Amino acid sequence: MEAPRDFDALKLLLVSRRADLPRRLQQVAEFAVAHPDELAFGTAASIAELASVQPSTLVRFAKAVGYSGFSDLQSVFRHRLRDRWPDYGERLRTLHDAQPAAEDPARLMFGFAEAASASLQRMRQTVASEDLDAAVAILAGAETIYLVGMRRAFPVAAYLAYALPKLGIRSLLIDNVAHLGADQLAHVGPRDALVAISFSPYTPTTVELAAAAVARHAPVVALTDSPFSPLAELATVWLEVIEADFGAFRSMAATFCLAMTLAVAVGERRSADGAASAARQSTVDQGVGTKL
Amino acid sequence: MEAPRDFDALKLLLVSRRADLPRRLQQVAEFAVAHPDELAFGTAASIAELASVQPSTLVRFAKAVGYSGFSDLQSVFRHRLRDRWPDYGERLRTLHDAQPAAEDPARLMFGFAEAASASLQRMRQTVASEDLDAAVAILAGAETIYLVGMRRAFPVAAYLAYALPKLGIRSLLIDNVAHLGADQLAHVGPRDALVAISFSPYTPTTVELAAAAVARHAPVVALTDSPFSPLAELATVWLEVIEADFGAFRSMAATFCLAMTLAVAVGERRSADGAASAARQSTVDQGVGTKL
DNA sequence: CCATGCTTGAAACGTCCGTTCCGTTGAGGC
DNA sequence: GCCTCAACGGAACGGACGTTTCAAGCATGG
Repeated sequence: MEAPRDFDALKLLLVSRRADLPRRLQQVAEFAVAHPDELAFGTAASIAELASVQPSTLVRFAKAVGYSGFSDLQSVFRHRLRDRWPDYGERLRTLHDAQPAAEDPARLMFGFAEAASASLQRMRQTVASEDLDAAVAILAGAETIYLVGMRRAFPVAAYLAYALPKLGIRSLLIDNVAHLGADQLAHVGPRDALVAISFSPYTPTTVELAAAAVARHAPVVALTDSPFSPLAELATVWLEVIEADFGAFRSMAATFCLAMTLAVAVGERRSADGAASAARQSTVDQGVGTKL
Repeated sequence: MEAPRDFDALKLLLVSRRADLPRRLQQVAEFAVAHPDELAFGTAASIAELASVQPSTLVRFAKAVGYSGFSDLQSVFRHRLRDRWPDYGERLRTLHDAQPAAEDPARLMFGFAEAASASLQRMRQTVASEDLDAAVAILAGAETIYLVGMRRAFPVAAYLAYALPKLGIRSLLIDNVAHLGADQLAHVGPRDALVAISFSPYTPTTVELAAAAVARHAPVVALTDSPFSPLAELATVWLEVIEADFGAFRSMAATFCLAMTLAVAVGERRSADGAASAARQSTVDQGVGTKL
């Protein structure tokens, strides 16, 4: 039968033949492609559990694809790991040696990745955990969390609008559709909170909306990039995120990271505060279900 | 006892303590340093034969160096292979295993930062520059770039909707407001292109909209997380981004990075193609003005 | 509605693995 | 030359592994 001897060929085969496979075998195929490292190191039992199938299904799968058994299949994944060493360094070197003309998309990608990593690194050192705690405290106490971010900051606000409800937290994205921003924010009050996100050059709308919230005595948590940001003086608590840039483009990695942190921390704080509700599972420890 | 947890430390230990060791144990030490891959994958019996010792000697060796047994020693060699991008996998795991009460926001932030870094690192290795080139070519040739991303993927699409116009590229965000997605996409054609972004579990709307674009003969560039993604079979070109997760939360760093790369690369390609227009300054090299 | 064939879950099987135990070997001290 | 003790080889053990088997589940076609 077929039985490809290297990982890439196997991957191709799985993709092309996936439709013909039974349900559980598809499940294995997907897991194998998504977690090749597990296949290399795990035992049949451990892999089966991670993929939510029976060990016997793994053997069936291996045979269906043409191998003599699970062990035979596994050897392909092991060889992949052995042979993959010189990869990354090699690529970097050729990229460096290439023309400095940033024409090459791969080169751009490396640059942006570099910038993102630098941003993350910096954030770890600069964000004070007291500020973080203060921000979490405010948001955990809020009835509704209003979210404002325009232009470049909008994706961050949009992400929070996606994540917070998943954590059982009431939130409202001020997207300013049809210029209705002020109206969307009309009912904010002292028992709510506003998350405002803006970076230089600060979108006036964001600042105005934050000011409006302050006027209505709502606490404001700001994510911004400088102590001189207009948001910094308005905000009850503000967190400084400085993103590195590559050429004219700033990373967003650190900001997103902070946003995720805030969301999850608030979720955990609430379930800790609010709930003597049985032994509640911690959000970060929950299983392999849908990721947020 | 001592028992170093990573390969480099073990190597150092072996070199320094080799003289003190009994003859057969020296033999094992030399073999281990010379053939680490064998140690990672082989069985005690197979390794023993290659090193010309008894299996029991391997166990003795492991205990002499401070491990609880051969298996314990072997895990060090396995982790070495697994962490081709050394730190992250392991560090993430230990962060996970640390007290599940990840109550501390700072701890959460570190976890998310690790996940983001791991995602970026992984992306550098897995995204093929040919695919990237192909995607850029398609988008550079498009009259209008339509952008689709729902739920978790929406922030990415929203970011592109912000960045592309700044680069002089006509784009249209299909945000599906009022369920008008299909209508927003109504005029897409062969001369346009669609960027579709979706991750497991794939939002049906995104897949449907991509299918609609294909039906109208528009090329589709997909950002997704598996060859088995419904977007992968629909797309003209698809790019695989696998994000690491921390607990139930997936990073978005790599996806954003790719999105930025696509945007800028398309911008550059266009100005290179379209313009004998004087010595035009490259986008990434431009000065310290407003960052995108 | 039943018969058929494939898929699936669970348990049983036999093998090979890592480990332990014990007898033998060889070198150094008295 | 004998005693002591660490080093070593080899066999035996218990456990975990991959594999096989079998019966139940399920949809399909007659």
